[in-house]
Amino acid sequence: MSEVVPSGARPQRADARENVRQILRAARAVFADRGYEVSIEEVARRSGLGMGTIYRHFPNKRALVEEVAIGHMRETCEVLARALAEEPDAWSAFTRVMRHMAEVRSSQLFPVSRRRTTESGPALVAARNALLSDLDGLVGRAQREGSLRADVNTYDLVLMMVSLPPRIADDGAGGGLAADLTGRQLSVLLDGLRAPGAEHLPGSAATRPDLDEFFRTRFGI
Amino acid sequence: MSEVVPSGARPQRADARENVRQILRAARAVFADRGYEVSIEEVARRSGLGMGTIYRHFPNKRALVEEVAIGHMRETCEVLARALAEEPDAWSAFTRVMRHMAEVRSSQLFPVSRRRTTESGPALVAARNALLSDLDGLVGRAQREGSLRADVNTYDLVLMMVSLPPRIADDGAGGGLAADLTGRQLSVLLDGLRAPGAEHLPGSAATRPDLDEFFRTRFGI
DNA sequence: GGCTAAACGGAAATTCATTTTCCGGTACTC
DNA sequence: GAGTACCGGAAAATGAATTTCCGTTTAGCC
Repeated sequence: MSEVVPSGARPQRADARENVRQILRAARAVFADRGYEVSIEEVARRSGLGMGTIYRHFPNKRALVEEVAIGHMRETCEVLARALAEEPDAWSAFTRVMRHMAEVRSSQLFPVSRRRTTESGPALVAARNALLSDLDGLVGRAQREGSLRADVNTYDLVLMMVSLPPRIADDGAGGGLAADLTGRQLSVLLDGLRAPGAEHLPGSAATRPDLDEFFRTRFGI
Repeated sequence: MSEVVPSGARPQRADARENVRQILRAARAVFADRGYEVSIEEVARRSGLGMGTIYRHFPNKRALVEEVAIGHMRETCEVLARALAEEPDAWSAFTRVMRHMAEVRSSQLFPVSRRRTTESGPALVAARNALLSDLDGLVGRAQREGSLRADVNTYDLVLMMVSLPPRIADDGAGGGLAADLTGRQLSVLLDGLRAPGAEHLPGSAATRPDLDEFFRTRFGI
């Protein structure tokens, strides 16, 4: 909701602009920790603002979620480009990107809500496709390099990242896990992803329809 | 709900007994496919019976879920014992058990429902502890054998199994994934679990409180 | 075949966590 | 200091599920 200022209207007040940033920051954190199902009230609590304030800046929950998701996807594309430029080999770049994706987990690629499905906005769709395309390039490189096992594809990998358990970090209100589940599981997966791979992967690789269906079923697109 | 017949009362009608079996069979299938959050209506549809019939045999949804969960846990214990007796080494037994757990996925270990948390019944708690204890034995063997990496423990493994994506099989009503996500991801994990493990697992292993907290947060115990 | 208690089906009532609205009160900005 | 923007959070609206209820159907027994 980067709030397009209607021409002629007075610009947004400084504190309000800061609050929007605050809301997005809190939303990112909460979503990464507990998933997109958390209530707006939780986001409000974490941001230190009221629920009314969130609704003043975002027309509804979905809009907030999309905003966060789009931010994550664009950021991941940047991380990917940087990794490709800086890392010595494709495998290092690959692990760096996977680690980043795990960090934000299902915040990747889509929204959300068990409410009746709504179409994703065009910006989200665009960001999603861009990310998928970039990932595809990275995966191809790593496989040609011989470091990433050949019997997985980009969709498989995305689905793995999205299925990682949430961080469940301590939110200050007690609770939270001592162990970094996400990180541990990711590390095990990465070991398993190194070529050639001893286990025979059953069936055939995931497809784009699989990816879409998974998100639809799991999160309501 | 194996319906204790009150002494002196007439025994349960044959068709009713068959229906209970039918309900449990359908519930298992639906839960494994889509997770415990599916509505009772979905279970009813799959079983070919009406919702009223389900409620005639189970006081509420939680009771049904616990029944299914307990069944899975006991069954897993049996599979484990058999694997240990029949397989030539601990690793083979280990993978066999993991595959079985993946099959029923989160149907393991606990219930459910986003409704306000309720305590698990004593039968469930007992089955859960028995399974955890048996798994511990298996994990220890595999690690002493040198085939399972040493830096994971039983809780880590259980959490991995529970985090696997649901099967999302075709339920006849269209939908369903072409790829066997669960199986593919499990295979990658198993490769990653072989000793010694190249990646360094971050942090320390999961603990029992972590396991409990995870289930509480994720499923409402 | 006919009777009766059991069992079934599924529409309707209830629940309940969340989302979303609203408006009296605050506090930036000029 | 005035005039808006903006904020907070209680309360209303929502909506997906669960659970109840009762008219119908059917198994079990004579």
